[in-house]
Amino acid sequence: MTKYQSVKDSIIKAITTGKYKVGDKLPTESILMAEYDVSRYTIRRAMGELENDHYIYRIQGGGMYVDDWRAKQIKPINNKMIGIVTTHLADYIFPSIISGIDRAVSRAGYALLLSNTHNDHDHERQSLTKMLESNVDGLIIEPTRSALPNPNMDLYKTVEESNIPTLFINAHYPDLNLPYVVLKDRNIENKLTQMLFDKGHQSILGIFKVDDAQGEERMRGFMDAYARHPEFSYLSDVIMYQTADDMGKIFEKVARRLEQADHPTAIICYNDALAIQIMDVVRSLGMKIPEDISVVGFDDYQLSKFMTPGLTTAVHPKNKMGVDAGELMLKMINGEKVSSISYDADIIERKSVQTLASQKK
Amino acid sequence: MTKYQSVKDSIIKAITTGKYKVGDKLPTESILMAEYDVSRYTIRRAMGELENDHYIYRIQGGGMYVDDWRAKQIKPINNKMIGIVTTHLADYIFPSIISGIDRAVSRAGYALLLSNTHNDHDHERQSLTKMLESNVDGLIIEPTRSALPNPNMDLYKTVEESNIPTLFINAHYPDLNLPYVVLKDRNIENKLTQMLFDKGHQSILGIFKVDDAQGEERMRGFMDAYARHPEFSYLSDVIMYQTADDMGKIFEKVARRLEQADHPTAIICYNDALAIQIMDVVRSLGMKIPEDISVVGFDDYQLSKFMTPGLTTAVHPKNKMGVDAGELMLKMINGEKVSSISYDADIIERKSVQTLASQKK
DNA sequence: ATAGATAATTTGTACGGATAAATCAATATA
DNA sequence: TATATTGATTTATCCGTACAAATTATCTAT
Repeated sequence: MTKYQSVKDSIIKAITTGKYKVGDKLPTESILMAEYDVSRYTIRRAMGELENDHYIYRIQGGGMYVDDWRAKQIKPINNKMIGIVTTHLADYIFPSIISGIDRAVSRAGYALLLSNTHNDHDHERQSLTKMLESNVDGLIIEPTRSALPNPNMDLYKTVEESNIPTLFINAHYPDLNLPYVVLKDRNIENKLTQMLFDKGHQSILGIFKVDDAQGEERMRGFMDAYARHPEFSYLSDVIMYQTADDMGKIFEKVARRLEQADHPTAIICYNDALAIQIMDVVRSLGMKIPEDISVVGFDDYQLSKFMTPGLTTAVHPKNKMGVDAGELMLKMINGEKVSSISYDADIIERKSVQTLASQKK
Repeated sequence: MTKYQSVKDSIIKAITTGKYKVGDKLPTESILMAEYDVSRYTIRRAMGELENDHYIYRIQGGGMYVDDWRAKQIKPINNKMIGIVTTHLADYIFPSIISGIDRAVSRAGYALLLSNTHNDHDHERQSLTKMLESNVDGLIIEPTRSALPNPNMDLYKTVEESNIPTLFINAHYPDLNLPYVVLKDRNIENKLTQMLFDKGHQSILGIFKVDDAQGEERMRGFMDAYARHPEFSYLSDVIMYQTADDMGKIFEKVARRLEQADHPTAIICYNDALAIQIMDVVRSLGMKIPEDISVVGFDDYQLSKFMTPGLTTAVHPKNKMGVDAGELMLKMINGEKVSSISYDADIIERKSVQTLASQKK
């Protein structure tokens, strides 16, 4: 233990125990020299380090004062954080996903840093920048408008090169060689459509959001199903929309389709959130679900079973997706190699789909 | 410009321009003394500061070497973050609150660092420690088991003294002089109880969680209402429970109360989540809601209106609470003085409450 | 040729002294 | 009363010196 160190320790103790309070003037160098019986060098060396550590500040000619050491003490220690960038935060299926991630990673002591893109590329850029600056230990990202060319691809490349463990959920960019956890949207929508065929529906209107990969895939699945039935594939009908569209106009368009004499017997929707709105549109035309028209959603939103009639849909494994993503992330942080996950999904049949008379035996 | 500073600058330049590369040995002190024609003190002072700034490292007896200054130069930039500590993350009313906070603070460029206490004091301690270490710019906290003595009060005191803007939601600790955004739980529960009185109910069972301040306040409100009616206050009945309790046993207790001949005509529940479970208990006894027994909740959970019958409840202004908390937080970060907010709440009457025959005219 | 002891080199701690620059309080001046 | 001056106090910079402690190079004995 050197002299300047014991002087330093002694004064730190006096400060932390409150003998010298924040703002107090400390004894002058000469007094300290006498007090500790050391040379001026030793005192200055000790006080210099204290100044470096923000315990004190010095004013030439003025004196030495106790600094606000409590505030400045907080060292930006690398805290365990996992960044999550999603298109929405607290709506729809996201609470379940985030809760699942939290369950998996909180066991290992990680907190979640959330940022919301509002499905907008500018916001996405801000979010990613923030995550990179925040020194997160891992990143779980839901791509924003993933079916469109992404202007933030440069940032994604930076992320990829930064060696921050990163994985995608719900959708992913094939350009990036990063793991992902997604649904087999195309397959599942195919199954949903086939289910309608089985119940005698041949004229089906599909309404799909086409600016994200999920919507695109689901639309492909819808078309795949028709492709297997060339005999009535001419009866298929599709309305596409994007995030920025005025939904009122989309609903107008749907209404016009339904008012025609040869209107579709079923509507298959991008997701449950849309389906619930479409049900309102249908009812506003005086049509009954499922007697006049059947409606199908996707995701099994929490409220879907409480609709009247209950909405037939495919079960998005929200919570499981979160937990799996969290566990994959921990493995990646741990340096292990991981592989992507694609879920199949069960269909839940409720009352919003009618079996057509011609099919009833 | 002092001598040691010009020495320092000169060597920094030599390092950053690549004259000395990472790992290179620097000239000895004696050589530098001759080179710059200064005393050893001046060289040592300059090199000492370079060591502090991670440009070089020194080995006693060995020499001075260029440090990996590029890597250590990147300072963990203090990114704009607001920490949120809640008892739950993605269930019940919390998504709405968090979404509201996000809406308010994301405009100012803040991201949310979430941590979940699972309503447990040990987790709460971890969460608070994490927040303090993470250099958050502000803290929004929902107290954990706020009606009990809090073993983490020392940490809360540290938080208070740390000058990190902090505010509480849903409940608060009177010991801490920090702003809060809460419901007038006592008042509102009082109104709910009075509403039941008005509909002819005099024998009401209240079921309250008593380890958090909200539950305690709501129970007080229930009792306040009875206190105004001494003529039938003997008919009041209360069951209390805590987070850790086995809810099966609580439901058993409730069932036994309901099986008695003079069972209550209404049950008033701590919140909607409990009320929904209680509705199941009631039905499992073969009793009908509201014909045999009325049920009242609190919070207006998203699913409550879809129950059959729809649950009568008080409207927790979840999203507004989040937005207000976020805006208060921004003001606090901005150094403005803020004052706490207490909300009144409207009652939503659905079908789970029966007007008793004796009251019908 | 290798291991161990020794010497030289290099950085770390410490002292004393000297001057410069900023601050502060008392005094003198307008 | 307000302002300017002065001198004392206090920290900042800088020099020279000495010895300690660690490392590195050299020498010596086996």
